[in-house]
Amino acid sequence: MSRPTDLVQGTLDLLILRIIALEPSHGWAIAQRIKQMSNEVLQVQQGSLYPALHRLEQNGWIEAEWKDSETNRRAKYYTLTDAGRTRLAEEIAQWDRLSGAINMVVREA
Amino acid sequence: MSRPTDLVQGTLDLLILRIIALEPSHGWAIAQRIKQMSNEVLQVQQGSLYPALHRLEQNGWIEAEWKDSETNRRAKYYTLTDAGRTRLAEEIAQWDRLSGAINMVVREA
DNA sequence: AGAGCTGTTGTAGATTATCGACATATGTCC
DNA sequence: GGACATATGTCGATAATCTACAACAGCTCT
Repeated sequence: MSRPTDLVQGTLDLLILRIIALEPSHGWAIAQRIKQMSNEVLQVQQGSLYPALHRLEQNGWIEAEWKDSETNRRAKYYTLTDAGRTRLAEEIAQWDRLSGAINMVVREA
Repeated sequence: MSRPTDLVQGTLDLLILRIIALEPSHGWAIAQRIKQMSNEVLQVQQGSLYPALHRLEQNGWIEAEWKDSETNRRAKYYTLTDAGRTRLAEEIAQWDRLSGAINMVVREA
């Protein structure tokens, strides 16, 4: 955490999967949603977003479909696969484990 | 968080500063302490540990002094500087901000 | 018709943190 | 003398994210 980053490294997949689990949507909207739900704290740059989505798709955790967005432009809508749902649960468990462990070190007497 | 890592990327400085703040000690002992306080969840590899210590020292956040360890071997004991104490507070604040934000996304309805 | 803004997807290169593997030395115990 | 735990360190690889760029499509205003 040398310089204020926009994300905690390694948590982007978790965030994206979580947002899609709440409601399937397209990349740009996912980034917006993360920002909004985190109270403007978390910001996903495009250079991180799209590679991450392709990565998740290649792993079979999400699936894409071209549709028209609310603003009438073409957009790729992503939905979770079954494997993706499993993966999300794992990511959450991992996050709880690690962040909990850090909090122990930071807060323990 | 693709593959189970031993750390959350970006939190190593925080962990090290925190341990030294609790009690000045040498590198190897710091790694042990992190592992033990985190219930074996967090593991710092030597390839991460020593570069991190040198980084922190160069930034003026910690200072080194050669002494004999409890087991009678030469060891570099690190202590926090004033700047290091300030830095630790910043790191904690940053961690709380970011981890809190992630929890919002993960846990929000 | 054109300018400019917002939405939308994408890629390339640089940066940086951590890891894995290796190298080296010393004190203790058998 | 040998094995083992303690202790510090470096090097190269890997992977995640960022910055900066490119492109295009609707919408609105003039």
